[in-house]
Amino acid sequence: MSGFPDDIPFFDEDDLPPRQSPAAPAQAPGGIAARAMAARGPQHQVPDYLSGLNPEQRLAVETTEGPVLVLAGAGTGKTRVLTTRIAHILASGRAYPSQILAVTFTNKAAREMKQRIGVLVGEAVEGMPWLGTFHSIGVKILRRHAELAGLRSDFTILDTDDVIRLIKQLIQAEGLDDKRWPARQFAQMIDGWKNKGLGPSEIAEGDARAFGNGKGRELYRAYQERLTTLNACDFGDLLCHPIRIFRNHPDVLKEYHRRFKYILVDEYQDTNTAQYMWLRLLAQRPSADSGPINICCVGDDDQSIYGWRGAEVDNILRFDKDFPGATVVRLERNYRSTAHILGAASHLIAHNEGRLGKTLFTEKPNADDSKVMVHAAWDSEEEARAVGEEIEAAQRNTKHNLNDMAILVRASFQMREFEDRFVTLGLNYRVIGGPRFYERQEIRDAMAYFRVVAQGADDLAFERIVNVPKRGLGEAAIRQVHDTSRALRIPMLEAAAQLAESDEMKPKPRAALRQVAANFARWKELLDNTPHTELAEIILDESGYTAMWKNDKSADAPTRLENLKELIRSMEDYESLRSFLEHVALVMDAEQNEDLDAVNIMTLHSAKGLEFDTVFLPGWEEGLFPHQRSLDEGGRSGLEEERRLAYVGLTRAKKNLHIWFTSNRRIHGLWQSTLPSRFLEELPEAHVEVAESGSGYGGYGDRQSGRSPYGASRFDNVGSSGGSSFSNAYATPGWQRAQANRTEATDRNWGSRSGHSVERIGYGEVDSGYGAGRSSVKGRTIDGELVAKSVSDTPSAFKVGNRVFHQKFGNGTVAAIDGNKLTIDFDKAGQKRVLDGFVNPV
DNA sequence: ACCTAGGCAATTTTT
DNA sequence: TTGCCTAGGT
Repeated sequence: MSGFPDDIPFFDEDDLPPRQSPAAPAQAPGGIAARAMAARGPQHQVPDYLSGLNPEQRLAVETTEGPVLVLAGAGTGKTRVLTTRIAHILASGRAYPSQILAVTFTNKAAREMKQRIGVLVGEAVEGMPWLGTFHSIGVKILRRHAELAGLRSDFTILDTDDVIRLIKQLIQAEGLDDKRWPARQFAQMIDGWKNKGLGPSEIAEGDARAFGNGKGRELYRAYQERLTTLNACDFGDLLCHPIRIFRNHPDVLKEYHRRFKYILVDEYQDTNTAQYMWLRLLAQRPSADSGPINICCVGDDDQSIYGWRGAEVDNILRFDKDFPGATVVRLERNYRSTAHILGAASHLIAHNEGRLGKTLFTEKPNADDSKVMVHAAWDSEEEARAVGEEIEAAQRNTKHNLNDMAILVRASFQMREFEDRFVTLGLNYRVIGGPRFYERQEIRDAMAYFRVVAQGADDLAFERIVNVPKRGLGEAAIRQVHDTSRALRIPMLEAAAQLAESDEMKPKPRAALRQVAANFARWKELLDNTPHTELAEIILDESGYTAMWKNDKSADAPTRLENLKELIRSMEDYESLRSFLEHVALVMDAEQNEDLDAVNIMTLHSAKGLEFDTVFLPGWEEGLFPHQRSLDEGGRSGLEEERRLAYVGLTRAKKNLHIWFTSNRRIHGLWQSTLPSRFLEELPEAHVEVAESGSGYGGYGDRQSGRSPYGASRFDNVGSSGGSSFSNAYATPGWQRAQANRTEATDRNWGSRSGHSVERIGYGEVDSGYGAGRSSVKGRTIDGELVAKSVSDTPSAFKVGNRVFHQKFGNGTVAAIDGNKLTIDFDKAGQKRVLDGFVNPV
């Protein structure tokens, strides 16, 4: 066994507290639970940690035995239920902390849970060794039984970067063209297979054939073999290996069955098939072994937004079939948002099919609350400017903290414009979920050095840094090391040491290799008797890595040196080099500075689970949100996932919610005309107000009529009192102009109005350019379902020198033509590149 | 062995 | 438009 510092020995059955019936909790056993019990006071029937719960929450907490599914809508106290439930299990003496398995998806969620249980139960959470992410718990299990997966317990965890480099080598080794068969793509395929728990021999023939001239299966197999020789595994293996171990070694599984009396799962709607299998194996013990399956899954099907990375909403939808007799608790009382915000969100999400169905409600009166505001902007620049102004106004007039405001975007490229704007305004902002500390080049390089010292078989790390800093070891030299390593079946580091002593190599690289090998040998000796931070400094120093950046004159060199210092500093928090490496592999994020008052900017995805007083949702345009690519790849279910994403966005807001859309947006350098998102039409008029923006729409011909070209919107009487028509809901001039714009754009792209005879075909009909490649593949979609795809390579009708008019830029002269892309010298706006569909001849 | 210009592709992200 | 990667040059 591995003997890791946090390794907790298994209890024997005798050590366990007596099983108690939920109805009559007996005397708590000693230790933690007793302290928690004491906290509730002797005479009260209801412990105070339960008293603040509403009836549903309380049911979810107190139904400790048997399978429980908690459908927790946004802002209904999900985490509270989860943490209180654990506290309750502990306090009532049902289990020791080490007998509870509690899994989350993110480290952040795990941290928060630990902290909140700590508050409830006292400082005793240290004793909850099995509260963590799927992956961190997976590592823990795998370290214990590594040999059953063909690994040593000091195996390395590879990150995506390592994996891609490794796969690239394998593709080349197979004699395949690595341009035609990109490693990144295959890495994604492997990831997909592992998400489903499939090994090389279990994947579908078709999938296996689809890559690398039919060599997909061989490649996958070679990949796994390579991982084994490297004594390494990827993220997927952290789940797949334990699954296989559990399946093949019932005795091992039985140990865990005996150990875990209670299982809790957070964000159940995000579980993929592998995680589901893992949970089933742990939860479904043979009945002879123990009592009921005490599994409690908490989730919200309406917030399932990770289908694209393998999450199966179906897991939550069929929970009661998997666990017959499950208690299902719905949490629908929302404590976060105003009635307007909830009304808008509920109405929107009601357009999805296949939901378990929840209706959020609040008891807050809505008299003073403002409605959800929908704003129109001319282009993304104006959008950023206007949002900036609103933020400043809120800060001035209502002394609103910037920390309480957030801008949630669909795609990260949208962030730039806001950042630019805020920089010029001098407005503090922070980007959440941007590039991460441990992903920086200098940090990865340093880590690669450490990895080789800690685990000499880590060839990927070795290869990364053999020639960093430059030591004159080029492709030829590295190939030689590689070949020797293969031939003798030894790690590259060892191969390098041997080559350095033989005369198979030219003198220069040979000397360099000898130096490298000698260094690593020396560092390795220091590993056990030198404080690890000190060792780290020695390594970076003696390897010449620090010197490399000191000699670098580029602008970011000082920052990199600073980052390296920060890296060493952060190592102090860990006991050993090894535990530090593990932390970094699993916890890629670094803490954010919360002290500064700053506006938060992030994607909708990373906003899940957060809340803000004021939320801005820019970019609600067809093609961007819902994203064209989701529609193309996911069809109807893709659209529904986008809608859930919109729902997540709406429900982040506590008090104020502002949605924006623009008429023009620059995508990949091209200006394109855009249409308001269909999601806007799915908002209920009762809770929404269309704001008139000052500058918004001007400058081009007025279209009369707010008539929707597609007939009445299909939703507007869902749940609202009257059968009010679409045009009533958005009868303001700005909206009408937006509609007019939509009509115009539609006409522009499809030539004539006659195509509109088909019922409501207008949705997403326009090729907005997203996802349409250079060859201009136009996708026609109805409600997200792809109905037709056609390639149009029609050369542009324009000629160089033609005078044209563009909505945004005015008059200009065509300067160059590239397919359907025109370069135009505008009289006022200068030279721009636009799609030919967006200009008209003058 | 190292450096630099053009080609190419561009959601969402955790671990 | 930007950023990344690769090929081809020095």
